[in-house]
Amino acid sequence: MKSKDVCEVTYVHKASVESARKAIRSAETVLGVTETFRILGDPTRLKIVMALAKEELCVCDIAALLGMTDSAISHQLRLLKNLRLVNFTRKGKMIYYTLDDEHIEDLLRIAVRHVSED
Amino acid sequence: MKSKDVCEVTYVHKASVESARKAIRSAETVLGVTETFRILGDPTRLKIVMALAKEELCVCDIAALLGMTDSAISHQLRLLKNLRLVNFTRKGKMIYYTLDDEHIEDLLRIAVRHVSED
DNA sequence: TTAACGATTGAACAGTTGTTCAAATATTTG
DNA sequence: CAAATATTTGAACAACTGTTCAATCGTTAA
Repeated sequence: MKSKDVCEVTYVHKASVESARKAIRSAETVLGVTETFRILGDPTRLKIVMALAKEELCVCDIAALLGMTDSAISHQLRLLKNLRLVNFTRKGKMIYYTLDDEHIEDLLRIAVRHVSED
Repeated sequence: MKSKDVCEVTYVHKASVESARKAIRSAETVLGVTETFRILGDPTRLKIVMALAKEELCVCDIAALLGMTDSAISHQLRLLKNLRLVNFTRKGKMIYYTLDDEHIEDLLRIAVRHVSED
């Protein structure tokens, strides 16, 4: 395909394409949604989120739970912090992390149902 | 940290960790959910999904819509096909793609609300 | 202050990802 | 049949990602 002569794109189904274009959100929204899904699309981070949805945990709790190093967990928590998916409070030497976003639990619930059904 | 003497891991908060462990789904489910989110965590694929949620489109429609090559779109559609997120039917030379998963639209709706609110 | 502990950071590395390009496949039409 | 169109495929490439390791920072307790 692709034979743009002058300045015209050869839409095969112009009406459908224009209709679909309206369904695509703003660049800003697309980027935000993409980031949210991308962050949840990694097994380590997903498990961290699932764990924090249930319990408040410190870094080495999570590391022990997942059988990984504190460093690896800390790196991932930083990404989750940047997206404001987790909250944290320092109590003495330890820093306790919590999941502070009700939407994320909704996303998890639907996704789990999705992969469990078929 | 980490001073496992014999065979014992030094859990800082044993009870919380064990409770959190129950919140983490089976390895199979974690993998499935991860894959779903990972696939949605790319701007090109997310836009394809948003477009197909509204309209049935062929490959070159999507390519024109997103200003990308047919090849790039085809590669991404293959990933979406593999996860059974899109359906397709051939009509003559063209192959029409549709979104065939009601859960995905739910995920999109919640994620869009999430990034739009705060 | 010093030592110990929990957590973070940065560099490095292998592994993965998305796009491009050229070639190939499948279908319709002349 | 051959030509044209729509799509797919595979190799290649740069860009990105997740983990490791060693060094560092913050806090508490001796």
